Amino acid sequence: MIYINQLSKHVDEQVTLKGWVYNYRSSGSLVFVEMRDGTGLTQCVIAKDDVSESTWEAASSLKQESSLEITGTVKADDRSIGGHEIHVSDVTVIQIAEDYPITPKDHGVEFLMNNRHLWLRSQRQWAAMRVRNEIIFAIHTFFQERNFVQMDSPIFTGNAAEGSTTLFETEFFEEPAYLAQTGQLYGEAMAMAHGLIYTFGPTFRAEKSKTRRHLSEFWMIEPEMAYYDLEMDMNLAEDMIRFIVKTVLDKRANELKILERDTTKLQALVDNPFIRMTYTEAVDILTSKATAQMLDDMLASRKEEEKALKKEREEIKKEHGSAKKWRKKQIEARQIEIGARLDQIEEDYRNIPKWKKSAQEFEWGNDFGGSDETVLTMQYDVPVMVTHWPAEIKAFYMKRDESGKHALGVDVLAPEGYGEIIGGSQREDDLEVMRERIAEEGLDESVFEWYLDLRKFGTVPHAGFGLGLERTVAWLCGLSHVRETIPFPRMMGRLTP
RNA sequence: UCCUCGGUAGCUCAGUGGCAGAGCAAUCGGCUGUUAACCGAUCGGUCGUUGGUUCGAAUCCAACCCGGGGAGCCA
Repeated sequence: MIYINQLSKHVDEQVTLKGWVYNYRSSGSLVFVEMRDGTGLTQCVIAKDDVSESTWEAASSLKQESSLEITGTVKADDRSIGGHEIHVSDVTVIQIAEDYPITPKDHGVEFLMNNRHLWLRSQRQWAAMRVRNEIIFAIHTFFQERNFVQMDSPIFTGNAAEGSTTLFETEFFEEPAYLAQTGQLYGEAMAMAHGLIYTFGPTFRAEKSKTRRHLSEFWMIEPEMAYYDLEMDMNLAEDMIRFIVKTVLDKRANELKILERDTTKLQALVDNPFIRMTYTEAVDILTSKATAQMLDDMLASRKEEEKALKKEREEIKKEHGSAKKWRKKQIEARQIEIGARLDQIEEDYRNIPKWKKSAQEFEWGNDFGGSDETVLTMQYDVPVMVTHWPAEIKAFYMKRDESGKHALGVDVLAPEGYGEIIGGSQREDDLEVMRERIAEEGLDESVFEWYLDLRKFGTVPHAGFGLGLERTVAWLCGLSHVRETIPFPRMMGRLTP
């Protein structure tokens, strides 16, 4: 069987392709079928004079997403999508599809999400899933090449690990149980057995969050390393991200092109070290005059853009009346684009002053809000790693520095406003300190007995982090919402399909 | 939970107190190089729901339902 992504090896040969009609156009005695087979798209040309009457009838009856087998000669052709086209000699229809709901025109989010099972067939979604696959494979490759052992943490747990987040409650043989929000504590136990481990699995958060960065069910990668301190942890995280990005740029250039991803932004972090700063330094940056100035400049540039767009809109509006039909369509499309951008600018007008206020009035000891992360990361082309957080706002298991004020934790913030993709830390390895921390948090020590055992029987310095897969996919694909980074997202109000 | 925007044909939207509209999809016809093809015709409506104001409501008011974006929280 020949697949579309191998066509370049079969130019001027006769091939048979099996797939689906992605789009269909006809012109009298010519039919153009944009065919997809899961590996890519190619255009098939069926000329009435070149085929039998029954084949012509079959070809004329095709509709979007009909399944079919096509036999024909592969021709190199720059006019055609993918650079090849098939001059068809025979068509076998498997099924003429019913009216396909997702047309090649615009659709709203709700409609597309209700048809997620079909939406996955669309180009952009297809490309995103290919990138997701490449990222998953790169992560396994990265760790396996470094002798990490992949191990699995349980999904049913008897208690909340960090105490803070809301968990999904379920029932485990008449006992209350929760769906795991992290495998980290188990990861620590496994690292004490194997030295270097990582988990790769689903995690669940029941927070009623409705934002572009949240899912109720998402996939997390959590390496845990014995005899690692915070700096080694950070080096590993940086190496891993760089490896993932490099791999995707190398192997999924075509998909990134379909997604219209600006890859210069990704290339920047392959070539340059990540920014590292302490929380205190980050706060200084947020409250600095330079940051205020940057936001003022941003506002000013939005105003100029708005002026230019409004001017353009006036000009093409005048042109519209006397324009030819195709130009009219072009103008109308551009007007929609301008309208959308103006709406965005309008929103920026409301947001930027808030961001500025939040950044300028930031007080040491608070956690960063979404806008603070954005303001911080927009100043760099590479991820920003923030360390030494106020101990009070971080989890009980994080080790503290000598002062006792700072947690040896690290958040890795992705560029371009994609937010936190990694949270990690060096873990507290002292039994007594850990007991104190559990008590301070008001947690029930008895449920942590096994966890405390790790500090009784050959405790060692160790560290780890958690990488959010979907946020990473969104960032590398340049997608604005994590719901497009997983085949069937689970989020507030979305349990089907 | 709170803030904010929205719900009109299968889809995307216009219509802001006076006859329910357009483009796409679908159906029929035309076209031998289309690229979200194009051209002509046909078909297509519980204007989210309930109640209210009005001679008259998609339009104004109230409550509720559903969805988008955001806050909190986080990967």
